[in-house]
Amino acid sequence: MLNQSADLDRMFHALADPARRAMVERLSRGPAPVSDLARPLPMSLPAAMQHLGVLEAAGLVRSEKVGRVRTCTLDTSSLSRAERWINERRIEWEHRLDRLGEYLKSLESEGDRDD
Amino acid sequence: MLNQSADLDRMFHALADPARRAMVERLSRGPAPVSDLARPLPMSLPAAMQHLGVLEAAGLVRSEKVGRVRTCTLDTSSLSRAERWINERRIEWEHRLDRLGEYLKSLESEGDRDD
DNA sequence: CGATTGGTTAAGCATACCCTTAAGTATCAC
DNA sequence: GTGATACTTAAGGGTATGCTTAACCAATCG
Repeated sequence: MLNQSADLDRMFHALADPARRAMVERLSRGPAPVSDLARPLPMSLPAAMQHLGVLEAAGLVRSEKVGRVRTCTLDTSSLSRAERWINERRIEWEHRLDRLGEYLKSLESEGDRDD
Repeated sequence: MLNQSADLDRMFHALADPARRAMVERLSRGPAPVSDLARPLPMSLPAAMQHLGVLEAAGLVRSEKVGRVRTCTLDTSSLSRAERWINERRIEWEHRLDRLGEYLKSLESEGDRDD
């Protein structure tokens, strides 16, 4: 759990590029070799490889080479961590709104009694 | 809904920085003026302002100036969109694993009959 | 009023990011 | 072995990012 902030840095950064998100989308439908991931992208193969490197460094993708083909798979556990971070902030915000609502309601009741 | 990819670019990019996430965390507990957001950060005020600009451009934060103080609030709707994108990919992946499990199970049953 | 507080703009700079082309390695097909 | 396939590495370049300091409003305070 050491320095999970840097982990989140890498994960969100990895997701902040359309080419890398396209790769993640493709991989969410199942494992794929590098060339399959690169083919739809409007860039050279080395460029696609670099994106893949970013995804792997972020822990979003794992890959294994067999023969001359490297097969990539999605690692959803790290995806979950990014999701959880966002969710926790959103929930915190909603709780706060709830508490605010309760408070306003209590003021209203006070007003009923006072008035 | 035009060009929502660029929206996701901006959102994930905005979240990919610890200073900006710290601001979001602070704002999830309620609105705050610029100086409150900047104070805990290890950087100059103009630097913090630039981060705030990134968060606003991403639609994650709204702000309004009254007198000489600008009050910032979290906009969770855009936060939800980032969350949803991640969730959809993760769910797709899990469905695929489920289907794969079903398939393997059916093979097993075939095996039982064949054996 | 003049000083302070809270924010903003401008300019500059080091580094990181994303892409390219060129060249190299390792497998597989014949 | 020769050629094609599937990556991989290396080098370089344009642009974006993240920070700095200095200077500049505009509300408030005394």
